[in-house]
Amino acid sequence: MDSIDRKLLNLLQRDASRTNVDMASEVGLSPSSCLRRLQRLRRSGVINRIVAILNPAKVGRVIKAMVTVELKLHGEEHMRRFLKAATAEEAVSHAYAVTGENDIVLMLRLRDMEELDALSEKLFTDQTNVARYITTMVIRTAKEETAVLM
Amino acid sequence: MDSIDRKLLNLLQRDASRTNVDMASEVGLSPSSCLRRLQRLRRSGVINRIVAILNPAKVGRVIKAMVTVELKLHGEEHMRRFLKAATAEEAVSHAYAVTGENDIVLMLRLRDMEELDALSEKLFTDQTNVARYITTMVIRTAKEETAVLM
DNA sequence: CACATGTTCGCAATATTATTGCACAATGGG
DNA sequence: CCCATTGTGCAATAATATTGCGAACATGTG
Repeated sequence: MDSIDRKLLNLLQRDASRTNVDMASEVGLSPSSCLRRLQRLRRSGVINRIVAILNPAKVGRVIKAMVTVELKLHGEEHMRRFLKAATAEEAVSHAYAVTGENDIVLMLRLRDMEELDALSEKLFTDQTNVARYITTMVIRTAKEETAVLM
Repeated sequence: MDSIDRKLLNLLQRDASRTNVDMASEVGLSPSSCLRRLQRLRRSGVINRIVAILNPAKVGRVIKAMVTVELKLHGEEHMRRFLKAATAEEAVSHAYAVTGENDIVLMLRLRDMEELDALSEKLFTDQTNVARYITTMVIRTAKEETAVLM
């Protein structure tokens, strides 16, 4: 992992649709050599995957919300059970176990308020071991970055 | 935007490194026809961009945290100024203006606690108009999904 | 320093893929 | 029913990815 690898990773995180030939010339390598680095980075697991990032507003997921959850029973098994149910929901984009007053933080991407209503009823009830939950609506998205600069 | 487009978008969100030829056969189209759909989806802005998702742990960003921020002065201009400063930080992966007790929620990806210390001192001071902030550490990441299923 | 070992490199040949023009089929108003 | 629009497949071409190979380079050892 040298400076050329880091350059390539930064390029890929910004735009992975570029051709190998193109990136090779930018980092000053021959296409073959550059390709072998890319293959190595993928095999080694530094590059998890290559994905398309859609415009959520153009595919009907316009509402974002954050939910902080406190469980009634805090044991590892209860935690795991709740997280399993939450992550199974496609409206749940992020799910974290956290320190502090709350046990879990979820980020949601929703089509409309009805979906929030239905999901809340499904995930945050007595049956799911939830003592308290607070829903916070996102008014403005100032940054959403998948890249990790190096 | 028909059912084939949606299929393509779901494929691309899971793995955008697949070849056009490959995806064409999966959705039952000729490569040329499939390619023209992909080009259209990109030009129309439904596909924002194609990016590489790295393994944060393998590039030294192992700590995640969430920070909720309440500003002292709540005007639009103050909000904008704080968000500008926050989004400029590469440790800040997500930044949202939100409803409720707090004004802003940030997600952080950090190398170590020193970086959290330095960033907190830089972003959450009197000079930056912060009345109160609460830092919550992420213990476990149960889900982080860029895809928006359709 | 000389040498052995392993890694990375560029070149060139080949395979695979992307891209485009064109004619034809499907679709949806008027 | 006809026309205009859009989408489709085919085929030719251009661009790109992929691999073998020998040379350059770095590294560690006697």
